[in-house]
Amino acid sequence: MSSEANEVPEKSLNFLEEIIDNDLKAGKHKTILTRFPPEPNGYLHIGHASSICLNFGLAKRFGGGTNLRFDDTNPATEETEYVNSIKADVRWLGFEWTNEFYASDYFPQLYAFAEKLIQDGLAYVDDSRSEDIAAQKGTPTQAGHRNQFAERTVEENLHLFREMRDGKYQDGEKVLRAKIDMTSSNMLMRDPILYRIKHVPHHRTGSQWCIYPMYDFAHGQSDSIENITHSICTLEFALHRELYDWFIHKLGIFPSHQYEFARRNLTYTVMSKRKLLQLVNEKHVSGWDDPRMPTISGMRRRGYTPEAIRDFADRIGVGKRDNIVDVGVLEFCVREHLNKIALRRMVVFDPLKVVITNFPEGKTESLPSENNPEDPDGGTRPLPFSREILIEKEDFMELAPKKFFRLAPGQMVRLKSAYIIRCDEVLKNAEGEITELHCHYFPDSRSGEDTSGLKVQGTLHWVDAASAVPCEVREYDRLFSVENPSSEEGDFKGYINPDSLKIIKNAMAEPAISGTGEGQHFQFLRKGYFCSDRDSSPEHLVFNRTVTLKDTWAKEQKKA
RNA sequence: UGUCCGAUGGUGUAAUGGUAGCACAACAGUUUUUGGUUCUGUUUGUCUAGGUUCGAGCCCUGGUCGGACAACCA
Repeated sequence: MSSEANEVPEKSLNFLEEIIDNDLKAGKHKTILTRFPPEPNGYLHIGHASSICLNFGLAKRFGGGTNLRFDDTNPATEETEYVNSIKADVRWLGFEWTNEFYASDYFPQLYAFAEKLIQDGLAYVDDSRSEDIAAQKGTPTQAGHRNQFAERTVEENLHLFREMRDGKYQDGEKVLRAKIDMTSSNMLMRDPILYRIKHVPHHRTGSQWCIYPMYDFAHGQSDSIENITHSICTLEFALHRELYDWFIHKLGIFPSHQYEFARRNLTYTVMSKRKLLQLVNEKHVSGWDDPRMPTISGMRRRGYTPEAIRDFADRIGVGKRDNIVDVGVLEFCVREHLNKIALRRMVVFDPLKVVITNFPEGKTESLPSENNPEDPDGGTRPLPFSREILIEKEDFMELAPKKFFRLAPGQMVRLKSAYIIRCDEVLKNAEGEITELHCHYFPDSRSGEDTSGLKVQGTLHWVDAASAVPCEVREYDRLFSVENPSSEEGDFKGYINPDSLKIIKNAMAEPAISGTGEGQHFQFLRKGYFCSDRDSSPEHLVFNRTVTLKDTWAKEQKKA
């Protein structure tokens, strides 16, 4: 039973696993409980995904549980819409929470905690204006000082705090502060604000309350109320730990502990809510779920899979130093998963007509092609083949360089799952542009039963001209053209990649593409991984490029 | 001029006083009816100066560099 849960499968532990392992071995806890505590004021992004994987993953590994808790202590910014999208995103990532809680569930309890502090002489009501409180706090290098309100008696404070709760005062007229130490080197300990007045309806408690607890007065106590054993947050909260512990100690409640890790940054994107909001508001992207956004909803629409994202979170691990992870790692994880599950289809983006001169007019053959060479049980789909086919314009060159394994006058290629062809003639229009190729095929080179003895270096994707289905393809690329837009000089928006979206209106796909539902994953042969977009309909198919294939040929060309 | 974090190849992460390992990237080769995939190999690293020790990436001291902290946000 528990001995099995406490046993660690692999030998190397990260620093959080080590803490938990030690706590369990020392008998500090019988089982662990973590929590994922988003504020419902926006959409989750890849950084949250790492945190989700961390919290749920840790609990799973050590046989514990994870609560989903909405940190909804600021009614001005929070909405039910966000609660729902967050729940959907966590579920989509593949996690189930032990309990669904809200900090707002604890408002009565938190209020009682505040009264207890007042009664113990550890909190007071301050009538100062916001600016004065800030000024009296001093600076990181200069001590702050108290004002006359700190001298109020317990009775007076209790009375005033109850009046605050009862709505006797306007926003900003009074606050409740903890009485700690105005000279602390930790600014957060300089009599922090516990409660402020906000006559704003709350998405869950409505107008029941007009005073709301601050983060510091809500978070640790919420952890404690839920018996969270390991409260894991990002590094910028490290200074808050002293306060976190102070409240728990003064209140004498369950000793949850806070541990901090470094948030993960990704190259070629931005992660702050403020910046993402700007991208949306200023229409640099189509919305929060634009496939270029690092939001979970954006990545889902782009075609990333939960498996890939979880794998990514595992691979990058967790640490305590500043970092910026190469987005290439994420792309690797996506390719690795999609390679296993994506159906292969052929789509020609920029068609060039090829006439197979020795193929009978009016005849159509049906050639089987495997749905996924990585999946032995994947089966095949039929590919129509007739006298006129389409190939990619860039797969033909009149004057081919030595390593060009594609089509050129007199050169042979294999058409994937079909025949070997040789190019005999190049037809051009008045402007000298290539309009059509005449080739002949080798009937005994049919895929799977090739007795021709011919050897070719290149294999091309193609579609049958008569049966091809037009579709729209959206080729997404990185949103920014520099690794770390936030660290560059000037406005980060000056570094937006102008070519992050290229729309191909009339790509031609093999007929097996139709009838596919939203979110279906494909590999368009030699092109990349794609998925059908939510804008797609049977009349107008739309595909998003999730990620390109690795392209060593392109890399070689770039070098030359 | 304070307090708190942190520093291992290009990137991320291990090594818990005893052979600096893994992954991505890069490079070379292998396989391949996708210039995809597979498989193999190669290159590249402990911020610095001292100290403790038989032995230091790890412990101690000083320095350097980077980050966080002065919202009635979370």
